Amino acid sequence: MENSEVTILLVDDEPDILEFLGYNLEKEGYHVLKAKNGQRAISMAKQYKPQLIILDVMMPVMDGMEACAEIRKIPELAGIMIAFLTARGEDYSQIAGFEAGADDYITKPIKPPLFVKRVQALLRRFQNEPDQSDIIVLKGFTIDKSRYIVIKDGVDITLVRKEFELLLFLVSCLNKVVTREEIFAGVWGEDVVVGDRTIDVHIRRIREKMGIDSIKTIKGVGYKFDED
Amino acid sequence: MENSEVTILLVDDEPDILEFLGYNLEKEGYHVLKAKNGQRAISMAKQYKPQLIILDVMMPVMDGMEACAEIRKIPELAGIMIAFLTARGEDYSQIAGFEAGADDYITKPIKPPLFVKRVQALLRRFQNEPDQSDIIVLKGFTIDKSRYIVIKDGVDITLVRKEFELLLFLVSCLNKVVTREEIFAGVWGEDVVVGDRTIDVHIRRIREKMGIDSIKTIKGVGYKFDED
DNA sequence: GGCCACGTTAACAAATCATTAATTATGATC
DNA sequence: GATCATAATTAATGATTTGTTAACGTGGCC
Repeated sequence: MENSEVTILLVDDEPDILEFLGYNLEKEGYHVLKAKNGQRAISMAKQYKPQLIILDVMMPVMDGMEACAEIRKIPELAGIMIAFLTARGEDYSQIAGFEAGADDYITKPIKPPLFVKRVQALLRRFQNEPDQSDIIVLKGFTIDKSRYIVIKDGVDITLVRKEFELLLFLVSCLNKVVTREEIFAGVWGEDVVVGDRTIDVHIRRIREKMGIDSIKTIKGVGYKFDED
Repeated sequence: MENSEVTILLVDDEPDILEFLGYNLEKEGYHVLKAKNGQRAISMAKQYKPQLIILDVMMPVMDGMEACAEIRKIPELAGIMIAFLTARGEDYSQIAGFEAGADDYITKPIKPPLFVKRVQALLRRFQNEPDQSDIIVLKGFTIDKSRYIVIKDGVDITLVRKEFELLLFLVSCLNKVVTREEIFAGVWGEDVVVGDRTIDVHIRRIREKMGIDSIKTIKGVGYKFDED
């Protein structure tokens, strides 16, 4: 993601600090919004949906903690990142205890290179896009190899190892029929010998857990994963 | 850290003050460098990487604020401490100074014992203060790499070394399944050989101490740290 | 109906992990 | 450098999960 696509909302009651932080972030190409208290921050957040909000803890009208709690209650702003600005010395562990809603803490005084690094790290971590090569997107669902799960309708489905490997194998031959022999060779390995019903049982469990009929049986031949 | 390992860069346009401050710091065993303006300070800072820079605010050629701002822009000097020397009364500049990235203010006139104490306190802070980049904030808790502790609900949880390293490793692959082999390679090192149950035991302790179920077991595959 | 191929279920065995305690390293302190 | 406390690992046992099988059910087809 380009920095220019990232919007950051800065919230502080001191114009100087807004200016200072804004300058450093804009220099990196981020799109920066500014608000001078928690209330304004919330309305701006609703309107512009920033990726990250940097909130000063100490503010008049509505302080950072309050604002954070409010923002966390708003469903449309779910997934937004919030970082607190705190004065050095206020033990962040105490703050962490008050409010688990924050994603990060940045202490004043602010040192620009570190500040920018921190923001970058935050954005990177939360975008945390899994490696594309580990993800297979099908019509109705997504297979994430790195997390060993299948996601269907936003719900995580956990398959156990053999089930997962079998599914992967079928999907790797999308729309093609694979024989039982090929399945054995691909999932179990050439030399392993297991009974004939073993595949059936695994297929069944996959169909059950995933609630799909994408795995078609071709009688006398084998199985096929159909992408409708 | 021995004082003799600590380098302090003094920056002032008045040789008398340089002399005076330098004498007092050297008496304590610190290694002292001197510069007579901001420009020279920056080049010396790059060359010698002092732990602390004491900058007079008022200087010809390049004043303290400017110099500070410049230094803060240099990535290799990130983490360096900067203290300003200001005349008593001009504390309006403190705000501007903190924004520029200062860590402390020392007001003139200077009284040697107080000055030295102040420097010591600063350096102590420098040594103890966790580097921002050493803190990882997750959903429910905070990991402080520099202190080897985890903070959850405001309570410090102490993990011993291997536990901590293992946790860090899992967190570094957030949401991804890591195999036992990968864990061994990442935490123990390729060549070290330990039994299979060792990981289990450490995982158990982490789960126990932290009271979490974020560490999921994927049987036959490995472990996964799930955020949420 | 009888045969065949696959589906289904539950029960079993095997693999894998969890737990606990005991043992061995490690490192700090005097 | 001996001693002690702590940490890391192993060993032994128990619990769970997973993979497989067996036994039976179903439906199509000659």
